[in-house]
Amino acid sequence: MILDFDFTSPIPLYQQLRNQIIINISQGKLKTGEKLPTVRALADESGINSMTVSKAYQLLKQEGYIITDRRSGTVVSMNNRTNTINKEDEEALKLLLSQLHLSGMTKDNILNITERLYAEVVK
Amino acid sequence: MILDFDFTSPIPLYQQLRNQIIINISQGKLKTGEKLPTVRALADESGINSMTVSKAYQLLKQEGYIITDRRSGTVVSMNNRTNTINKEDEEALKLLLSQLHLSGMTKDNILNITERLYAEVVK
Amino acid sequence: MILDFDFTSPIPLYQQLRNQIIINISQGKLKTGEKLPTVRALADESGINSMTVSKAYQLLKQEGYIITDRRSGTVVSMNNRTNTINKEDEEALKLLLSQLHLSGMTKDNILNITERLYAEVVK
Amino acid sequence: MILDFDFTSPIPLYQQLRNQIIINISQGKLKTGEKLPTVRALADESGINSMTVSKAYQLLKQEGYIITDRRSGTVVSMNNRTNTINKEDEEALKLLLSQLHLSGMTKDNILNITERLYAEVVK
DNA sequence: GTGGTCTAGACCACT
DNA sequence: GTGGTCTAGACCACG
Repeated sequence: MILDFDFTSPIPLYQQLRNQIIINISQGKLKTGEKLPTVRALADESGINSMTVSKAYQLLKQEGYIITDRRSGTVVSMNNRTNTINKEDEEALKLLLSQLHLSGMTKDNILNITERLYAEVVK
Repeated sequence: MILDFDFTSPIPLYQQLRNQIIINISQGKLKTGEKLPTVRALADESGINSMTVSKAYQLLKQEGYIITDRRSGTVVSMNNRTNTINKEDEEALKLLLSQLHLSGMTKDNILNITERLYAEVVK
Repeated sequence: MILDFDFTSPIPLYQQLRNQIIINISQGKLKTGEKLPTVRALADESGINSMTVSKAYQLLKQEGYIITDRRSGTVVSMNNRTNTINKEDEEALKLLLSQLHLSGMTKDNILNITERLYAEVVK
Repeated sequence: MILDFDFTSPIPLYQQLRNQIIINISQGKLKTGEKLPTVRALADESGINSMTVSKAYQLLKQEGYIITDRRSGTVVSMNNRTNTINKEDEEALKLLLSQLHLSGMTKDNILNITERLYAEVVK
């Protein structure tokens, strides 16, 4: 798993980490049952404070993407298959679609890009 | 224009306001050239401090969605037609698609929802 | 004299007007003793409020660029030949030179542009 | 870094601060990568409200002169080397040159002063 | 009446 | 301890 942080971004580091892990799971680079690095290891590798890494892991746990298994450490679990879109994601998607529309893109153009990005993220 | 704020959300109020104005423009409820409420009027209506409203307007100005004409106040301008998706939006969309995929939704399901939300937001 | 205003600029309209008149005098498009349009005429032409035009004229009067002559109206006078640079202009020039330097331009480049702009403005 | 404000000036305090920081960077008193004082420290030192200082920092950030690294605070970055003069600076310089010309200064005199001020500001 | 500026003081999120 | 957010309330410059 390759991680890459923007320390100048307005997005908090723990969220950047969470986001990247989610994308990695989606892309199959991290598979269900697979172990994630320990908090400490990931902190050392990436130059991020371990408190920050811990916060990201807690968030992912809470959202059901990972669990902490007593024997094998932190593993991908995917314990959150709702098969539906939640309200926040729906709002975020509406906002994105509005922005793309207002940038002048056509409906077809937007849907094509959505398909392209979907393919990048589901392999 | 109907505005509705979540005072408990982690999203800053000025961003919530910005987002809602963008969606309103996209939906055609605010048309190019149309005047927005004055900073103070909007502040009074919504119960938000005028500095916070002002910050939202400045952000929208900077992003090219609105301009302030020294004679006639603040109007919708759409001075930012790039016809392309920028990097941040692309990242945000990838993350959303990952999350939807991991929630168990099929590709078709995701694309259908995208089309439905697009229709809600472009009228 | 061609005037052109940016109603969305942070620079007040009366200052934009003042600045343009000064450049026109410098370029010789308005000569010493020559009459300026009446406040009303200029206001009508340019779509600017006459109070605003009046304010620009007052400023120019105060700075010695023009005088109001009882018989001939407002004329260019140039009653302010100090032969020196004042403190504000010096500060403004230092700031500009800093900005140009920090944009990566070389000394020669900056001096060349200064000469070019001087030629544009003194004819 | 020595700061000095004119509380009676029409130039907003946050701009005065921005301007002085730019000159300090240009003069090498603040070097690329060097940390700036925290918002609060600068506010305390200078007697200016921290919101006002924050506004100056945000402006400098937006213009690419500084960045805030989430780990190490605010540092000089110079992420805006265009190697060219932008339109606003060009207009401002033309106006300044007009004013100097109309004050009776010769071309040589003006160019000499430009060189002198350049030397003050680039060390 | 409009937006812009500024302050004092409070609270929060992030590292 | 850092920057970011928010408020209430005041004043000013502009048109």
